[in-house]
Amino acid sequence: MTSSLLDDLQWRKSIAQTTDRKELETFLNGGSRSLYLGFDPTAPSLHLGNLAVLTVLRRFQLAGHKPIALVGGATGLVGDPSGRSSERSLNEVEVVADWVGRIRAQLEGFLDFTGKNAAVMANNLDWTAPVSAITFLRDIGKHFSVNQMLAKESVSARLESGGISYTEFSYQVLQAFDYLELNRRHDCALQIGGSDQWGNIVAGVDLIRRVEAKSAHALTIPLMTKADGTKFGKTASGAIWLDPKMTSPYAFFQFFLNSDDRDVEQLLRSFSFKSHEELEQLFESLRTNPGAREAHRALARELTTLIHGESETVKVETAAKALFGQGELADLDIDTLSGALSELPRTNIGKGAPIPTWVDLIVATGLVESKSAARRIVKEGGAYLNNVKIVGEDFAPTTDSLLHGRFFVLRKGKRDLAAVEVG
RNA sequence: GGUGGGUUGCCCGAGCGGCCAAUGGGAGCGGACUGUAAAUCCGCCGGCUCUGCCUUCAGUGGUUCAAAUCCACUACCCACCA
Repeated sequence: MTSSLLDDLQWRKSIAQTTDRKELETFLNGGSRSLYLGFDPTAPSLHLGNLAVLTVLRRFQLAGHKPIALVGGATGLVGDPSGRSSERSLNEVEVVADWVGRIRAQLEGFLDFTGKNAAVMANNLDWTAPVSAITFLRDIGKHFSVNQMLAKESVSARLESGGISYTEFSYQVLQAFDYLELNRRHDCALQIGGSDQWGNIVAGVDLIRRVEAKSAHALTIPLMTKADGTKFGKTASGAIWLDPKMTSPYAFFQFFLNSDDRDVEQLLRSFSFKSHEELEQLFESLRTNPGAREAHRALARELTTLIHGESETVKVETAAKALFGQGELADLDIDTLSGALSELPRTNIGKGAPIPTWVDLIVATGLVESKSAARRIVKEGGAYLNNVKIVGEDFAPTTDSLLHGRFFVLRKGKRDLAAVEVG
């Protein structure tokens, strides 16, 4: 089983770089190995970019290895310069601590913490905080050559563009220290991460060799990009988050369903846990009958289920089907309708209160930023009430249009929906 | 330390006293075509109590009837010279 893991990852195009491939192969075949993947708390939730890497960690576990999920309670306070052209602004200690807790909870749902190759959760603050500056400089710092540190892409790029603080410059040392510490504590000899982490990971590999005279391995995963060259997992309104309060399951599902055809195959390779055969069939369907969007749907379903659960996926898909179906909204029964609408951005207005204009309503749901933008949409013919185009910037729905006496469905453009509930 | 150049709307980048909410490109949004896709074409693209008003061109103060455009100082960046 383990022998095919790297081949599988290769097939998925999930390998950017590794330390010596043969040695890594031998190492993995030698038994159940500990490996680690770290996330710095730079936001209150993980996003799709993180998920891509996390998925690989999970594949390792399914192949019998022991994953260590590390949350960077310490490194998150310092800031990784990798891939950034300017200094990060530091977040408050309490904020980072809060984010650590949230991210930890998300990670817990994604790995198996029971069984013989149970996952382990770690926080680098645990071993970093107790170490004094002097001890750190003598025991760890002594093994680093500033010349090499300067040569790292993450640092040299910053020297070109406005400089780097000593704080961020030290980041690679901290991450290397993590790897060393996990090597000591858990015999962890493989670190994986996004391809921008190569420099940091290798810093740890070197440190382990120097201090422990042991060999350690590295594997990085390509950063995903979309066919149009933009960053994967980002929309105009920001990243796609795993936290349902930040990105609703409905929006999450729709994100995948609406993916560019050209991206779907790679997304399935990267994220899906289906067999190669099943995936090949989906690729085939994508080629021969793209209009059916079978592959899109499979992708959206599998990932929404993985992150938000089966029942949520069913709800979301039913909602989408109801709202995008050719049937009249008025024909939907109250339960289906109210279920579907609960997935959308929404607002409430009091019963008996005067009903605001369409423009005011859609701004209230948060679907449109400003009234000017909303008015523009009306003027351009992209405004709908209950799937009927409306005309006139002053248009205000009447109670006659209420669906089941309670709801309005607002639509902007072809596929952006919002709900208003009265009462 | 010296000298010169720069800082413009989400991003890049014109403008260099009034005709400037500010050319152009990208992103984004709406429309047509489609498949809740892509490409293409058309339109929009600071906000509002919208024939007008308000807030924007690094910050502060000044000159002027009038400044993104001129002057002074401050901050940051870049280049060359030490």
